[in-house]
Amino acid sequence: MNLEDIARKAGVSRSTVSRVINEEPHVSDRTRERVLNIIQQEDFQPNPAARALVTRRSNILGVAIPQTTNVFFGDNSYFPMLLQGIAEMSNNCDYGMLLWLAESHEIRDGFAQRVARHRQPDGLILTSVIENDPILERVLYLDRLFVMVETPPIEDDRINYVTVDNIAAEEEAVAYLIQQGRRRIAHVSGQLTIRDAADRLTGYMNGLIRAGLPVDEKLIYRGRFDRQHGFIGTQQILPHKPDAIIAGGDTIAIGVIDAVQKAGLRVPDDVAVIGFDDLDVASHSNPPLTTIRHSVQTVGSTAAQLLIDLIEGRLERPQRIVLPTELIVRGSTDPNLLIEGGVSQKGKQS
Amino acid sequence: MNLEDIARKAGVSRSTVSRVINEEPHVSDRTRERVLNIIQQEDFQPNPAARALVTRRSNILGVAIPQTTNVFFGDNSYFPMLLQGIAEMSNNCDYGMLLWLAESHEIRDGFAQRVARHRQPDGLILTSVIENDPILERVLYLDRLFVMVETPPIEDDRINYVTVDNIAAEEEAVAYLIQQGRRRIAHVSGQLTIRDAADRLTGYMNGLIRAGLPVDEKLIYRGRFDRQHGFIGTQQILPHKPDAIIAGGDTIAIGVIDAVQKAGLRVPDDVAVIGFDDLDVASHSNPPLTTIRHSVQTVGSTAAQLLIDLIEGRLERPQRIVLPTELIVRGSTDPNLLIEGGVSQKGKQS
DNA sequence: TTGTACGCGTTATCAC
DNA sequence: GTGATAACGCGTACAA
Repeated sequence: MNLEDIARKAGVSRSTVSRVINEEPHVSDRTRERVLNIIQQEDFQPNPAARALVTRRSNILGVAIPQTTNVFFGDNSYFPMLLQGIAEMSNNCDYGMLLWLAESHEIRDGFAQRVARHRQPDGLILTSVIENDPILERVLYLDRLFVMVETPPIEDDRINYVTVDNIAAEEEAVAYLIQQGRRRIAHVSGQLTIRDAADRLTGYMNGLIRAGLPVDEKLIYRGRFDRQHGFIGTQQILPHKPDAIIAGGDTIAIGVIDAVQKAGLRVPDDVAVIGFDDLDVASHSNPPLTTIRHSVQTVGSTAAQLLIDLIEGRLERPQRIVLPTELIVRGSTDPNLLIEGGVSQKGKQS
Repeated sequence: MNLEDIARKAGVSRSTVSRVINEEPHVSDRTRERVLNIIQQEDFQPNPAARALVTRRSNILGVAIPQTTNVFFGDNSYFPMLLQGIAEMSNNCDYGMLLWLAESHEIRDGFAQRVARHRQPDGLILTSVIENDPILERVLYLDRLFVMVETPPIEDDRINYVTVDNIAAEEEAVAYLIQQGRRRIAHVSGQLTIRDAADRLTGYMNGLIRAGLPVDEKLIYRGRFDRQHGFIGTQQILPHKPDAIIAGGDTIAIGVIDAVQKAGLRVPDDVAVIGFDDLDVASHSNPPLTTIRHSVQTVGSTAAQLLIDLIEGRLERPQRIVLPTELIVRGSTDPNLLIEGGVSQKGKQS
């Protein structure tokens, strides 16, 4: 079943059917209605390959997730949330979402090849790009249209991105902790090859400096975005008596809390903990985690929106979008917010 | 840059280039090499739309995830693992993966429309299909090629699926608990509209009957696949003095453990807990969760493999694949496995 | 407002 | 072993 068939049944020419489908103006209402009826009745959908061949557009967005397995499907809900945001916008704009996941032990270069060479998608959304990432080099070299999620590792006029103001957010977190009376504030970062992790560390340092506090290397652990590194990093930091630990991400923060508690210390009384992202785990942890919320879903949908606008020529590159963050205060920094849980806990013990 | 351009540079005809690209036999080695060189040098990839138009194949698999937002990106790593499995096989076979996620409050019928009408993919992988699911009706009506993950809600000769033997697995779990001396075994299920949940409940009942134990409705809670329902269900069951609770999934089990412990009871001493899936959370819970492992990733890759075989005509439908399960015993049922954690716990309290 | 004719880049079917 | 040539189904300039 194709345009020709529909045209025959409606007693018009193929072009008219095409015009109706593409909602072009110069078709009489009577004809339009007749054609639409047949289309509906036959449940007709134009052949996407034929359409793509002539329009040079597939209406597909590519999404590349180069993280190794455990980060993607482990205790981390970052990528699923991002995908949900992208999917939402794709649906609204009638785009499909083609997904590439790196395999567990795939070399980064092979993944870059796979993604960049596929010509199907009209544009790409790249996540977790690192310094000297071959995928970035390839898409730039092939001059493909793309949008990065997170801040890019290099400045380049051809790079569009959507990110949050990591530096300002961490500065705010430090200021908040100081105002709460904390002075020995530590930081456990994600892998610094990812720009967001580096920016958060920078923001942390800025915050200290701005408050006239020293930056103590012993209170800094450069780790990775997972629970385990949060745990290990905290174990290394605890001997130096921190009274607060800022984690580069919520997943890290869960490991931090775990390590603090396993060391026989209390959160937040002895050590306050702040995360980043406001993932699902943040509100479910014990105590609930103070964190910096930035809607990962909004980042995803914004990136998709931006990419579609670029594809359809409504915007010129480079586009740089910085979304706002918000400090969400919960029990891991403020004992007053623990009243409910705390009472029942104490009640049980006594 | 297209076939014609390559042909000109190589001094051959378009057809020959096509033959080289598609690895057809009747090309002389010299010509082949010359053409391959040019292709590599120009970094040429054939236009997928043109190819799809004539072969009637896009080399794309569609994956539909109709769950509401929170189930997908909440504390549940089931879908990411499944995707990873599908992606792995897709990559190996040179297929792309087109993903549809239902939006948070999208009506099921709208989602079914979106998925079934898109003609891009050569075949579909359907997850979480429920009874009377419009998506199932639609793909059957449109006679689309698809593979279901999980056992289908109805018997139909056109339905291919990959699943695990839920019934046998739960029977084994019950037998194990009985052998451990448990007698009042309860069950908290996922939504029974999903066949897997229903089968697990059936397996639980079978296990009891087989052992000559009564099936007590008071020890059964029909819930949903999330932590919250595990918690609530357990609260309803606890007054009836269970000594073991089998959860329909690991996420549910986490809620179960939480409720048991909040009620002042010990796991596993007072109440043993068994999950299903062996998700990441299972080994990280406290105590670590005894669970029924079935490799979600393998289910995904098997489904993709099966679908590709069907697409390429190597298999006839219906294909029904049942993958094995394995009972993983951890601390939530066996106190002996708690020595390490248990000691430190007790050490702290005394 | 509608119809005609051509081109998009590839594969498939013939000849040679 | 290689090269013309006809599809595939659609969009679109141009003619009517």
